[in-house]
Amino acid sequence: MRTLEHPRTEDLQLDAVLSALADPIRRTIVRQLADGHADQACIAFALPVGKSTSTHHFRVLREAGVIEQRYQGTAILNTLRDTDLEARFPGLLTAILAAT
Amino acid sequence: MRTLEHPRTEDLQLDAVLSALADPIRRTIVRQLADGHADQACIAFALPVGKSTSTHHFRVLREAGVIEQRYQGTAILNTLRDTDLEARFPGLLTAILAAT
DNA sequence: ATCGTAGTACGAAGTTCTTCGTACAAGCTA
DNA sequence: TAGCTTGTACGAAGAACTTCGTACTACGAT
Repeated sequence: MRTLEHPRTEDLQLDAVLSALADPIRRTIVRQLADGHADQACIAFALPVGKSTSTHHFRVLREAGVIEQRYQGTAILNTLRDTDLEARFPGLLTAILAAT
Repeated sequence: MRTLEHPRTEDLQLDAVLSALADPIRRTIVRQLADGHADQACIAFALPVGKSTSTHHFRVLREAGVIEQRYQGTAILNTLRDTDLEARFPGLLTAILAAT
């Protein structure tokens, strides 16, 4: 079983989170996850970029601690780490989602 | 009298604001302005970078609409546009300042 | 076992960002 | 006027970011 590295909640860095969310493509992903579409595979996002670029953006979000990724077969299910983000940076994700 | 361009409140872009605030040096500036030290000249910030780099960072903040800059003699007085930011992106600046 | 699907690794290209130094402009002060 | 202070313009170097294509791995289905 393949596993993916995720930062712990207490290790989340504001720099990384803001940089990750400053990109419109990555905010598209977060927006879609926040709109109740949890546990979606990467391919379900129909991003306007190639496959390897898509991988890159999901990785940035995961390494910043914005999303959680776990394998299910060959696919990866993505989930927004909204609870963790709220605990570490109260109000931040809410404000950014509201502004999008 | 020299003047400086500022985006209008309704034209503030989330992309630009988040990118501007994703940089630690620029957050230092914002933090200091938020801590009641309004109307400070650029030189008062003692940033760990050269003079022209400092100019660059203040310009990024101004063009994103995060700060207001106006000339007073040869100096520039900097003010946080907290009211404008709150109007356009409610809770965003507050959350970022709280997390810093 | 073979094939298809979902995503990764790697290298490359092009762009943008950060930083710097030097030379310069604008305004105050003596 | 001459000199000082504050910040800008410009060019350059290096780092980081975004994007891509191709080859690859892992897993499931046929």
